[in-house]
Amino acid sequence: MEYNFTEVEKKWREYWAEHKTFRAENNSTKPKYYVLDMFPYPSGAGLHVGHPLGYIASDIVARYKRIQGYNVLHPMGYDSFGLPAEQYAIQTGTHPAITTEQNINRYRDQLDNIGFSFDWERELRTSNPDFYKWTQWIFIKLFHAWYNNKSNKAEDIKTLVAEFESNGNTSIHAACSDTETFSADEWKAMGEKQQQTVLLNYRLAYLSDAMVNWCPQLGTVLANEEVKDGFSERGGYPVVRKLMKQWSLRITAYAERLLNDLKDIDWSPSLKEMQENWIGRSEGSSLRFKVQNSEAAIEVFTTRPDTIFGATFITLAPEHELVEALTTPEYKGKVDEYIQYSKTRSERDRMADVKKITGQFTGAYAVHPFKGSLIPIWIGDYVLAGYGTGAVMAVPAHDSRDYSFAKYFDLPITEVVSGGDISNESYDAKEGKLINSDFLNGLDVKDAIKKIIAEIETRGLGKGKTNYRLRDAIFGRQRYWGEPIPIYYRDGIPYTIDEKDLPLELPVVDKYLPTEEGEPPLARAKDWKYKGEYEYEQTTMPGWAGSSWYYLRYMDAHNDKEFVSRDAVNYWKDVDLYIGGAEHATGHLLYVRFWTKFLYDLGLIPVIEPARKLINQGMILGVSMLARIVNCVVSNEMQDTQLFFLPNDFPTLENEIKIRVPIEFVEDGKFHSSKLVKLREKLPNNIEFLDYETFDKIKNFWDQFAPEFSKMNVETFDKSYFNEYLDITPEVEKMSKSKLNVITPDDIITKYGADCLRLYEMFLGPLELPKPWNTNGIEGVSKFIRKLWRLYHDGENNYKISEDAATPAELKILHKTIKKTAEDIDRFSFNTSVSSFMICVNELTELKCNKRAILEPLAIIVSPYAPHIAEELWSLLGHEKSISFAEFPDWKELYITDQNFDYPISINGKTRLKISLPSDLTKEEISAKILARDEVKKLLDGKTPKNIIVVPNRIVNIVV
RNA sequence: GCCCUGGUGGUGGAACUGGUAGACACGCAGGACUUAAAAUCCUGUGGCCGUUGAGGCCGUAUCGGUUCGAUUCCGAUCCGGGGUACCA
Repeated sequence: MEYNFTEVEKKWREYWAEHKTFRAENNSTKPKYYVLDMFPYPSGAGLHVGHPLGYIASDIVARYKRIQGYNVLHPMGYDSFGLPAEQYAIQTGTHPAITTEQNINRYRDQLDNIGFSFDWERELRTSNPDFYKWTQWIFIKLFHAWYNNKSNKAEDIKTLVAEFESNGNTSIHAACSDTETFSADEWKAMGEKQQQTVLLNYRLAYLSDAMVNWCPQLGTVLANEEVKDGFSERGGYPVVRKLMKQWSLRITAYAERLLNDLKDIDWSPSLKEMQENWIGRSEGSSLRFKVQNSEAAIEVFTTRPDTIFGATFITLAPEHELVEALTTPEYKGKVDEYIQYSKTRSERDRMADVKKITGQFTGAYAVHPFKGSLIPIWIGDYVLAGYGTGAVMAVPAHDSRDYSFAKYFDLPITEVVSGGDISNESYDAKEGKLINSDFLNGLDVKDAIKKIIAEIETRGLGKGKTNYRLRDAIFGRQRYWGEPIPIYYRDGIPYTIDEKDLPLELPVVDKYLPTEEGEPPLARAKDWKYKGEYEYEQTTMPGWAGSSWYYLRYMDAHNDKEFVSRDAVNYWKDVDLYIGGAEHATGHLLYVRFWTKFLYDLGLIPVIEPARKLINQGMILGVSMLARIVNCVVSNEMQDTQLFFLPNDFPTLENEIKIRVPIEFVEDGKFHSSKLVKLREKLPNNIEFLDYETFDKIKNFWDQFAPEFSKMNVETFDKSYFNEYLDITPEVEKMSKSKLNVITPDDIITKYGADCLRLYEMFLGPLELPKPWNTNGIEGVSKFIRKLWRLYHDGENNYKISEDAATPAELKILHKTIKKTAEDIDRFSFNTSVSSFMICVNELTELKCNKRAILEPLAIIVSPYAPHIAEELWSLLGHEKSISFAEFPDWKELYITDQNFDYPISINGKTRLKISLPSDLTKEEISAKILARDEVKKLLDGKTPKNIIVVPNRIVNIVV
């Protein structure tokens, strides 16, 4: 009988739970360390092998910090609002809370099995009213706040109202939506309704028109990812872009601070770069173009006002508000047609297909503000309504997108900056001298920009402006399963509900679908009115609401008086180490920074950033199995579509598509027809006519080899067909339930144990890199665990430890490993740590070392990685308390340093031989000794060295 | 498209600041123990040529550059992964 991991692991998990070993104290004299994982959405598929990767890493750090003497906060919870549970509710009628509860229970079981050192007393769920009460509370704070650009922080809306009452809005410098100026008297003359409407333009949580993907048939708004080629992924219904009233958060007010404060946090440069690009600060100028024969003016934003003399046309986004008014009757038909077309293209499509140039002339002309000449006004969907003003002055000579557009529609191109060759491509660089530009001629680009902005301002055509690509965050969702927005309407004006009425709980509804009129599911709630009288807001908050502040709640998870107490937040402050996926780089990680700054501005928390250090763990990728199918109608007479799987070696057909086959189907296990869910529900759009010949070929094949399978029939589907007849191509991609390629950790734990899973996931490779999952190397890790056990036992598996003093060789092995693992954890290189444990155990095994002086520290340094076996060995060694209370050993350089170093001797950079020399020699002594050696003389073959490069304790390179 | 990121043996990976490429592990091949299997242990293992206790050449996606020396730095190209604002 060898090491019995099943028994040992169970024993220690129970011990930890019973003794509350990992409870964090809010009052402690120890230094604090807060390690946080991005909490999971509890999906129905359960935890897959990708989830624990980051959790294991953070758990190692948490356990390591504990044995270094820190008071460690290492909590876990659930991001439990979200679409999948709602989708399931629509299909089955099961309340999402029930599905969510079940999923959470399964997650908890799975998490428990891995032996994490979480403080479960602090568990939280975003869908729990105790939690979302405070999410709503923060929303109310956002509603009653405005951003004062003078004090550069958010302030209570009362200070704004006071200012309006004394001075109107003329001298206010605020982050706001477009608002007309008014005086104090005008403000006072406004009625309640009008005043509230004005205030909405300043609030940090406000209602505005936003562009969304609207699907009339489904009666709902869709995420970009739910839209494929202008049709809904689910059902294949057409989707159009539409303006809708939506709650938004004014994150743009914080753009500058979100950008600047990046410099003070220890996040990876690439992640900071992504956030910088996302915020997209650009300096430039606004500029108005008068429209010929009209009162209207088009305002553009440009970062290159210096190229104004090269502006040869104007392009508006198709959604631009002036399009309808400008278009001449002659062009109305074509313009309308183009607008219809562009409505079907998502913003992403539009940005992605830059090669596909589309646009339409409106028939109208604008007046060039400096030249006075007329330039045509076009619409084109390469101009996005949401950025800048939704209009650009096109300078084809110096902007590649304008250039392609001009070439395609044969519009004039005027060079105004020298240095490029505009006959082939635009010259976008901000370098060169201005030409063809009147008073700007001869200036450098930089100087020209300064001069033209001054000129624009003098002439009142516009002003210098900083623009951000960052847009305000749309906060309302046309969904059921999210936090209700704590707003009610009186006289059409939104008001927040009283704080004492929080939480505003989700009402009961009969169905989780939008109403027939296309209102959100909450409109179905019966008698759901504030104070029995006022309509509530019917949209709910997005998935990122709860996650924007949850890290604070863990500090004081059960407080029913405050979202977090002063004492708790003053002690824990911020997250010392935050681990999560890079896919959150520009979503969650910007929102949580935004909320943190907002709460700081209100004086509620003492920090301006949520996390000092952030690590992105790489995604564990799954292997999806793709089968080729063809979906066809053979002729017009045949009514139903037929789906055929294509056999091996069948030539590629033009109208074939690939579908995912469940991974467990291709391996062992039974097939359940319900699993073939992803049969690309957009098939109706994809119907192709297949010629009789091809149809017959496929049909004959299946009739001959598998008659019951000739048509796709999931009921009779059998695994053997795949192996024998079907061409399955594996594809590495994100592991996700929807891609049918999920692998759970459960089987591995049963077979090898939790310690083995932990070590193996770390051993797989660097934490940050994405890697496909495979279990090829797991045997090696399992062997390591058994070898480790054997060091403490004799041949009969009896515990046996010697009390003798350790030899220098043994000490060297131990201290080398302590040093390595301490350094590795500090730089989050967990895979190399595991390797060094293996080397250590191999070497100690070779020396037959079973000395307490070596094996006791060894158990401690292994314990963050493999806590179960470490606890067992620790208790065998005679300790009563958990190894979590042990002390991480120091390493001593003395035991490690070598007397000699094996110098690799290279000639012209090629290693030829090694020579061992004392490691304390000077460069001169080294080269003298080396050159005196016969082997070296022989290799030099009589040639005189031109140069000798000596790097002590590294290398010697002889150049001849 | 744009932004980020990666590419090293049959496989996962190591090489931390430009200094011995392939640590550690899997797999594979051969061997020991065993009636047999499992487990365990030993030996070999980047490619090509040559030897069978000589050695040589090539080799870190591709091409080029900087350097005494490049997996590491620079430029270009190809390929994979993530994000792209209502998935979380």
